[in-house]
Amino acid sequence: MSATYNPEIEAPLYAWWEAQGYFKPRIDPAVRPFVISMPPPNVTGILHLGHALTSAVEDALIRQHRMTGQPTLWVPGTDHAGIATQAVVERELAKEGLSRHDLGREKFVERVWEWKEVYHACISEQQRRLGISCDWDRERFTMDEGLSRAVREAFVRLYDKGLIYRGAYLVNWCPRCTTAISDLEVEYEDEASNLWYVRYWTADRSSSITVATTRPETILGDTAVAVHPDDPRYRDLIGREVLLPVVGRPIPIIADEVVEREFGTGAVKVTPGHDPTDYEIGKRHNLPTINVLTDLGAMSEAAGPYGGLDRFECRKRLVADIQDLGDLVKIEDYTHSVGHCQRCHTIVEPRISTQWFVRMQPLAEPAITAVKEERIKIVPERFTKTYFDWLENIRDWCISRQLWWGHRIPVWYCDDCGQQMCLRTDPSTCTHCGSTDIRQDEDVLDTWFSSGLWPFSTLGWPDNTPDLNYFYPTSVLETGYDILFFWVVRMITLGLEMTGQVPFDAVYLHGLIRNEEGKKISKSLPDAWKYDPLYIIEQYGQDALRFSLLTGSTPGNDMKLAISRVEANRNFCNKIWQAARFILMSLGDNPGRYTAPERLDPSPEMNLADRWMLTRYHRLVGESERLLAAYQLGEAGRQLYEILWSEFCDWYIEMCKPRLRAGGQSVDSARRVLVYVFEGLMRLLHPYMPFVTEAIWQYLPHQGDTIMLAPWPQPAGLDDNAEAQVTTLMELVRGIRNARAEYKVEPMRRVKAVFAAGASIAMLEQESDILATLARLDPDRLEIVRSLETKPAKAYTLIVGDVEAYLPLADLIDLERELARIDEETRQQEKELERAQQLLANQGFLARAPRAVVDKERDKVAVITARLVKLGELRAAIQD
RNA sequence: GGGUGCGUGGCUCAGUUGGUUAGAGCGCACGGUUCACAUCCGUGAGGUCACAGGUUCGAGUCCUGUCGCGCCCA
Repeated sequence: MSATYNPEIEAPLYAWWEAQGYFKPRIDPAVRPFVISMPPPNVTGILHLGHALTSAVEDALIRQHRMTGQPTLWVPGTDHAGIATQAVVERELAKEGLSRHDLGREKFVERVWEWKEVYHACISEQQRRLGISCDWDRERFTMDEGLSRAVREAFVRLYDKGLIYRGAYLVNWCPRCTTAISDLEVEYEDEASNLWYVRYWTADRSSSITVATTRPETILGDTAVAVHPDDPRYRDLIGREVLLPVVGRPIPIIADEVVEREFGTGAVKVTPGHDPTDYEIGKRHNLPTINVLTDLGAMSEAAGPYGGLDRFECRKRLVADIQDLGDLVKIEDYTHSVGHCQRCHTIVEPRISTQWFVRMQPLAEPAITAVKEERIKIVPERFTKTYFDWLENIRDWCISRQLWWGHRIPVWYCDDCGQQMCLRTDPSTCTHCGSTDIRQDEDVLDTWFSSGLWPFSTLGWPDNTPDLNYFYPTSVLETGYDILFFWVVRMITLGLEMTGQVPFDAVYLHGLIRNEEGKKISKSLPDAWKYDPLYIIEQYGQDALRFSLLTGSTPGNDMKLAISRVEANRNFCNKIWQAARFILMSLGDNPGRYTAPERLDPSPEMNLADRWMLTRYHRLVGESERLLAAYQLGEAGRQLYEILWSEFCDWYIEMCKPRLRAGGQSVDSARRVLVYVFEGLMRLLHPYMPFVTEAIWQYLPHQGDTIMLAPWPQPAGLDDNAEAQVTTLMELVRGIRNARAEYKVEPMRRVKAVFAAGASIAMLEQESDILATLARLDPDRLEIVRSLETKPAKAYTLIVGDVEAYLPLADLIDLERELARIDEETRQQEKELERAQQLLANQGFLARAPRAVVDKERDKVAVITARLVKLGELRAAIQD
């Protein structure tokens, strides 16, 4: 073993694991497998810390289950990410001065495939550095042949059931992507803007009505002015007509209850073609709909003299023209929520267009039931409410996109007879009239349509493959809570519809990684490079990064990754590396003799330290089991860290040292326990730090080829008494070290000590080596007695349970200071005694608190009382 | 507007059926070259658990309200 830990051990280990086939499930038809479908990263670009977190959690779950012996499968893959990938490739083309139209559909799609190949390779490489133990042979891509067939099958089934329809509706339109996007893909942001008040006159200019708008350019598409029916200000105007300013088109004034009287003037312009609320008003009042925007976000011919202008230029001109007419009443500052395209951040426009939709209501109901009946469990539980709220208010899903990259909609139109055909296989003639004059719908499907089939399409659906049979439904779906609606809901709805089964038993949602300012990390941030997982891995290793991600937060909560923490965890790797070196060095000539048995219980003939360490370890095994079952990975990891560093390294190894040096019988026992506990701890730690644990495990005496397939530790015997005794021992050592530091005793100097040990006399005598070594006492001047007639003068005294320890530091001792210290401790103890006594005096406490809690308080009173007596004696002795 | 999460030492965070005197890492102070480890060891300082009520024998933990920050939905 090298003298220090170096994260360079990682890469070769991964290659070895993969070559050995350890990531592949060992199928046992009698056992239900543990299965995770990996959330497929977008082939748009490289991975970020969010992916690192996702894979950290999933790999930990997978590795832990695999070690329990359960057949375990993790299905990897990538997502074609239609709109996002098309956007990046278009941006690349733009650098060459080209647009996708210059290339044409076929050539453009070829270009995107090239991009996909490059980034897919890149992502796979990154994932290997992340150490993920997925079955690469089952890797899938959403546009693979098989998955495309799944998409086709799902579409046809929904179509045949009447759950997919096509029509002209108001949808969100991104003029940069020139496609419709779903409601979910619109991100709203508050923006400071204006509220323009514009006066509309009646034809005879006898009256006017003033409306307020945030989008003046849409005036050109107004087909009414609406007021509230009960608004006395406008009652007389209802039913009359006004003329649009500048263009002079007449529109009616109508009454509708949705109008808010308090907003603006209480009169609103109605633009059914470009506003969802107005669209509804238009439907109620049979208003015409005018589309004044082109697909590029310019004004259409319907905008009359403004046709051809960009939407924002038009806004400026129109406002100026209205001002010239004297009908711009006022302009107010106004902040309102503006929708942006999730992918390119362009301001989206509601716009009428012909699109395909999925009728969601019938799909939502079984999805709600599945979670209500706990056939799917959502962790953390609070997200179930969000889930229900969303599904109970579900709206139809716009699934068509005017893109080239994606699954083409499997619908053909006959130009001769107008037949519309939705088919599983491409037709060559019209199914109705036999004409060859047919053409396929130009649009592609929303990416999430294919992602929604992921848990079963990756296993071979719609075919009834052995994989689908055995591995579906999957066990856990693990992802960030930010895609609960985008993805999780769609997998559940489509999974239930297509397979009749829930796609997974549990949904585990993790939080988002944020930067130091609490912002969601995105590539546009200037310090994004700091959050490139590979950059962090290069410096500290994947184990350190992964451990930080797993222990740095609580399920469902966001985290700001502190690099100092990654560094600390890299140090942790070195700590266990050093512990391993020490153990190996201590095993003598035949280390294989100490290969750990399946279980090693503490037994009476064992040394106290051994019994203690075994107990602590077995307790941890039990705790881990409990925590992991509840998805409390973070807490389990933190406990492991604590035990390994603070108990195993700082105490147990140190306690072993004198024994190992002395030789003799107990050496064997120490070696046995060192290996058993440490090797077990490596197994428990393996899901959190796969690389360093494997590297160390290979050096340790072990059975089997890889720690990946070593059995998961099982809880075993405990010795409460040993725990209590070692606690006393530790408190004594700490107390003495503290005294030495306080009195600035030279670190190397061994001091005299007298122990009045009471009932602990046998234990202290037995462990005097440990005591002397850890507290740096002089073994030749170490006195352990049951009690003392006279207390040593000028000694530092500490009281631990029934043990009194005297350090006759002679001239070093400052009596004033000792008095102050004793008084301070007395004060503290009295305070605590008072608290406990009050509690015990409380009838309610005695009656209602559990027995164990009451007993604990009673013990405490006894202990403190005894302690106070001793403190009093001490004080008296000093004052003599 | 509705929902939801957070507010714990200088910083980043734990604290999950309510039950000792609230913890960790980093930072800080003091001291350390004992042959596992300076990527370290030892000791220490530092917190009215945002605020105000309430429930309870007992509240960082449960309830209500307020303030601040964030997110989701409309």
